Amino acid sequence: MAEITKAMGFRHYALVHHVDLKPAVRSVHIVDYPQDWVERFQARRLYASDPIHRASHRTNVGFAWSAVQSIISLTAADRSILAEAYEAGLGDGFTVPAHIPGELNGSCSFAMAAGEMLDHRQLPLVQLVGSFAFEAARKISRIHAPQSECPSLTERQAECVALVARGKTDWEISQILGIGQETVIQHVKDARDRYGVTKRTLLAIRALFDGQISFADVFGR
Amino acid sequence: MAEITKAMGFRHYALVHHVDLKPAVRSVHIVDYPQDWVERFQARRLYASDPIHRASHRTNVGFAWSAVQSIISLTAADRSILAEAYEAGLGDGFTVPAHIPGELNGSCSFAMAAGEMLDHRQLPLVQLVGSFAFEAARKISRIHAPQSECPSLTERQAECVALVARGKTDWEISQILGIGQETVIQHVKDARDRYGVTKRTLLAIRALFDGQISFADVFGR
DNA sequence: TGCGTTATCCCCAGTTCTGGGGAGATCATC
DNA sequence: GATGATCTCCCCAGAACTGGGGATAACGCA
Repeated sequence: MAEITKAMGFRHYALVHHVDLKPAVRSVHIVDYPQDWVERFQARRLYASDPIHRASHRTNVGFAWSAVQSIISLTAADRSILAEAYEAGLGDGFTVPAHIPGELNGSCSFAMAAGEMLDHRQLPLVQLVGSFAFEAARKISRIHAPQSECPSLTERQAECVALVARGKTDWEISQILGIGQETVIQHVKDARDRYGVTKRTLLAIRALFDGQISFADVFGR
Repeated sequence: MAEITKAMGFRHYALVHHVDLKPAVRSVHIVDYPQDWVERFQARRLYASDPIHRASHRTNVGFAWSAVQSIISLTAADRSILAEAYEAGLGDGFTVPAHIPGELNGSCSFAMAAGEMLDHRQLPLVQLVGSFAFEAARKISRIHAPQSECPSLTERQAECVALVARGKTDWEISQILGIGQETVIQHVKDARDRYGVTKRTLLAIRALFDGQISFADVFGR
């Protein structure tokens, strides 16, 4: 990572899983950012709210940090985070998202020093390097941590959760699936148990987040 | 797609969301595969069980079809599906997965005619083309999608919805925001009205979908 | 053959949500 | 000065959900 970062003309890199919920998980975390910024980032738990991370959750290909507002709208807090990163020595950069259903979201970023100009023609190269770097890191980390910590639902449970996400009541779900209401209640109960949540709303959102169901399941057809 | 497929030396391409049937709402479906195979694929609903699709759900970078068993283990049924595709005229190919949290899984594939040899050194190029093609298609499909009126929530309503999405009860939300429970009930009620939904679960998901709240609001901090 | 998983169904008590109906205060805008 | 939007609070009845406790049957796997 250090070598290719330098070869591509960048100063810093970060190859990371966006760990928010599951701190115990063994995840990819290979970072060469200004120490100052890394510490502040962790202290303030920005992995979830950092605008670059957020933007990387809404796209399939890499993007320049300076163009992040074309992906998400920036709040005042976002702008101050970006300004703070700049102060800490991080200039413009590219982030390549890396998402796999049921796994932690991640990304691979390359950054210039503050003040340096980014060459936008490099995006394709960065896209390639970022994707393959992430995949390599993921494979290595999987060798060391074969355990999957992401709960999976049975087919029936997933069907029920998808309908829960559509705002259906248990009775309505029972009619749609042609089974008893008690059965639906049980499936939803089991699904909640697997995720360790107590509310169907959070169940639906967690299932959405890690790909057990998709927005298409909710809005489709 | 046709041009670049030819330019890269391939015969067939498929740029698709892995949707469980007919092209769903806002889903991408651009295919130039042998007609015979497309029909069989749809008739037998292989979207979910097709080994190439399944493998694409477990990786971040593209792979050659002939190397699919390095990603997933193939059942007898899988092998017969692959053999059938070959019979229909599909030779070896590359598939580049495309995943975005909360959206339909998708992929971009390029294939040779049956019998032709795949040049494995092309994987990086295919990876790039596939990723950017998918992103482009995704953006276009969004533009053409009937822009559903996007209700906006007041600040207080959005705060309440974000906490609803976290699975909090109205009472818990009232404690967090330091207001009365009745007020929270009212805000949630108003937010439901704006979206025209009757369940807080669907409210939370709709708000997530059009960016009124984000996954970071749900899992962060 | 036994064990685990899944899917199906049932009961009950207590909590939470939903859908009606209100009202008063502030603030900006017209 | 009126009007609309927002935020705050209140009451109530009925529906829906949650968290316990059960049960049976089918299936694959060891």
